[in-house]
Amino acid sequence: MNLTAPPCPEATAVIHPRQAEILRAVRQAFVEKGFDGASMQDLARAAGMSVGNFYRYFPSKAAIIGAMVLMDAQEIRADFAAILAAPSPLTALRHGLRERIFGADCAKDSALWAEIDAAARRMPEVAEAHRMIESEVRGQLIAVFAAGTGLPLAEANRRFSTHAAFLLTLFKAAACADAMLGVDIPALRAMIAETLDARLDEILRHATPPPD
Amino acid sequence: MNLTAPPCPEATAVIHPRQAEILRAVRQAFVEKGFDGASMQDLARAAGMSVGNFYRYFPSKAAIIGAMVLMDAQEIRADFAAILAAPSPLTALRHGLRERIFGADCAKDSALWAEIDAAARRMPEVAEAHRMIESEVRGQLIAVFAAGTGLPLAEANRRFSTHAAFLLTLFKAAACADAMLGVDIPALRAMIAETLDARLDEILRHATPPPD
DNA sequence: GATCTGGGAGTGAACGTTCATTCACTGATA
DNA sequence: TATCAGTGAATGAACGTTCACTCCCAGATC
Repeated sequence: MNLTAPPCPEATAVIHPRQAEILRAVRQAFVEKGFDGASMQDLARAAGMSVGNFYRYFPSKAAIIGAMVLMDAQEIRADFAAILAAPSPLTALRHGLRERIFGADCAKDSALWAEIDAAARRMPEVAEAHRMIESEVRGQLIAVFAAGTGLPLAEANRRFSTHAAFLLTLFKAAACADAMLGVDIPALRAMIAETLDARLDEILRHATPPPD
Repeated sequence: MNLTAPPCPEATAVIHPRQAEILRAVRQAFVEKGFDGASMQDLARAAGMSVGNFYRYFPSKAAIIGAMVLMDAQEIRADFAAILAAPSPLTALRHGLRERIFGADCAKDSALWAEIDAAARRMPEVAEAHRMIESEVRGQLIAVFAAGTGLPLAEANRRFSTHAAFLLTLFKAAACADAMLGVDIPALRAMIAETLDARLDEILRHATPPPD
């Protein structure tokens, strides 16, 4: 397997509409079989086209994977833009996290999260996209904390960078929790959400003006 | 890749000493390259033997992987046996969790945890072993909670099964946290440990006789 | 309107590589 | 001598990628 494909475009890169269409189509194949387990033939079936045609749009299989992860990064960026534009960003964040934790998409995304985590250690394209997503999310969380507490960004970073990392860690754990058999999943998710809330309350206590 | 190898022996199965030696040797190859990415030739190099010799000890590559995960399960079982035999099981559990979270092995195991999580969805041998480990850990945690609170096992299960699942989830998250770049890892681990402690304190408040 | 041409999307067999597994063979030991 | 541990080339399958080819469409030309 060739892992030396050219690097991925940045998350700001324009993904061609046909590329995006292809990526949406192949996602489920990756969910079911993993990155290595899904062959180009599997992907071709999922996308309803021939294997050779992929190479008009992506230079390699690894690049397909990297682009798909980047497309996720762009969605997450849009989500945070909405949260930061809300009248009360911390409340919007709470709401958004709960929706994600309790929503149907949490279960659907867990396989892919696990696969991305594992693959980031062995595929440069995934490693780069993964690093970018996590760095982006933490940065955005800190921006929300700054907006929610009225602190300058640098001060919010100093005080809450560990909180940001913790929230991301816990959120990822929530995404994987549904894979546990014999567990009351709603109760587990509720406990996770409660833990997230406690940390957000802790942050809110740092607010300089009255909390938003 | 053939995924139809015979199922793994149970965690109570005797792992031949030579098998155990081989499994210890190949572990690092799996850590570095992942289950799919590590070829039989890579494993052979790591074990210092020829590729054909593996098949004297394991029926397939998948069986090697499954056995390695099961060997982990046996270690975890032994760890819990020691905790349950301690004069104060809950304190011993706290201590054990902290050692794991702050110890050097946490970083070393994270790649493998991620790989096992991802692989459990696509390799029957790993899925079975993974299911067994998680079920075992949760059961053992509940046994520790029962011992620590003086409650009957069935009652401890009723009250704390979600706590057990939460602790396992958070512990796994801690194992993966060190892969985050640009994060103060010790501070993050401390926050995770603090969260675990809070949940254990919560459990301790259910003690019927004075807490141990 | 009919025909030609160029460009783009799509095809799938062929290709070279890599893979996990097999098996005839070797060497050491009791 | 028999048994067991070990060997590594051969094997067939699977893989990602390439490439000669096809078809379609739009625009240009007659």
